[in-house]
Amino acid sequence: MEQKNALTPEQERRVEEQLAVIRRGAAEIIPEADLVKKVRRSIRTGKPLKVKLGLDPSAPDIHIGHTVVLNKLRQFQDLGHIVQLIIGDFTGRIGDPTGKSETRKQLTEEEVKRNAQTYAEQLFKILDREKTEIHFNSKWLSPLDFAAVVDLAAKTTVARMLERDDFAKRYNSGQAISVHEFFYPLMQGYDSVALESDIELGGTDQTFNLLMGRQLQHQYGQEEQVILTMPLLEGLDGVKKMSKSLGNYIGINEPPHDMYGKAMSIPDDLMLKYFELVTDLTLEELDRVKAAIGDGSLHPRDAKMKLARRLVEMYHGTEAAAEAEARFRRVFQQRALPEDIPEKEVPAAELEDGKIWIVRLLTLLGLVSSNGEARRMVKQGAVKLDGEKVSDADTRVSVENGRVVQVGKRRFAKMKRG
RNA sequence: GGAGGGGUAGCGAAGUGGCCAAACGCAGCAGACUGUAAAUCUGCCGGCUCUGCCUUCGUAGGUUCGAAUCCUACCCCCUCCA
Repeated sequence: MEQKNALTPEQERRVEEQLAVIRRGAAEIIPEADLVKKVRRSIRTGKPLKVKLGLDPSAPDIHIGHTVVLNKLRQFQDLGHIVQLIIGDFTGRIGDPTGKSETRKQLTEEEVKRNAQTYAEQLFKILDREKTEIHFNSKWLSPLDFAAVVDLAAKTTVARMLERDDFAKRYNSGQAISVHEFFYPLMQGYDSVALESDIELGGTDQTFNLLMGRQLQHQYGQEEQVILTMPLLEGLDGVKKMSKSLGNYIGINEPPHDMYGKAMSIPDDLMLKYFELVTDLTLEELDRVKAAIGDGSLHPRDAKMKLARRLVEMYHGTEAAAEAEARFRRVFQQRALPEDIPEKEVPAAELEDGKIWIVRLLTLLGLVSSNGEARRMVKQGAVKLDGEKVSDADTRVSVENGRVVQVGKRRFAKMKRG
């Protein structure tokens, strides 16, 4: 029907243009034909598509792993479409088991609300506020009574649920699967029904949940949404998915120099993927970098510095990025001290003749987590005082304003008498 | 409801009366090397007032000179049967 409505050549061109942008970097589009159909219709009628993304409010800090999907949403907005963000305030109280080998804790209503707020603040660093709708799924999930829930549950089967990879694994390896975990995909799918979404985005690990949305929409008599998944971004270790709980992430709210430093520590193999998925480099620029690394004209380190710099620029501006880079050169390439060492106060009560035990000092300055660790660091030659190695754990050092204490390569503090 | 198996440090996994703050692997931290990459080597990796002391082996009690190890109760997980 729709396909029979002819488009003008100009419109055809715009369809192709949009499809090219949408496809870029996507892992999977299911089904591709439906996407084409929806885009064509949107162009013909001038009606924007509703592109949905569900957010799990248990991890309120957005890191660049999340931005892979967010960037794609932004592209949709730039093409004139509308983004529907779902804050899973209701769902979050259950906890998405995806990718987890064990049952997650349920969040309290309080925690969910607070997290959702923090989330929203960060999102608009990437998304266009004007083209974003924010929805809380408690709005339609809370009112459902038990009969409605049973009705919803009847729309799928246990066998179907067990198709999901992590459920299957857990089931087969004898780990617990709580019945309520089956409701997560159902609720997420129901969100799509409630909002009549056209497209839903997610990481490849979300494929199952996203497909559930399609299935439910169909059963509730709606046109099914198209699924667009983005590749998962490996974290700093280069192996596991970037996530806060694994500590292998770069947060978008992190200070410029941390962001820069972390970006420099990603494995070389991941550089291009990062360029492609988390920076706004154009396809041509991307190809150029790729070629330059390939023929050896660009040192991998320099390519990575370019990546790090671009990343910091995106979230902190060019000036901060230049500073972060300068700091990196100074601290790590020249092994000098950074300029912006945080000053920490040493309470006068801790002093004895103006001196303090080195172990106590390190703990007090927050450079180590325990006295035991402080002793270890000293023993291992990781501690420096004004550039001089301290190798005796019994050392007492005199506290004077401006003296610099260093632990390892990256932990610094400047003393201040309190 | 019945039968059996299991809960050990961030994770995985040994240990079944003293030599256990607990093997080993992974992760992590530090040092060397370097491009704060990777790989590799070395050391560390519960806490403390650190040649010693204190708190840990699901929870609470008990036996013992002494318990992660034995006993009792309880909680939780898994498998099979119903």
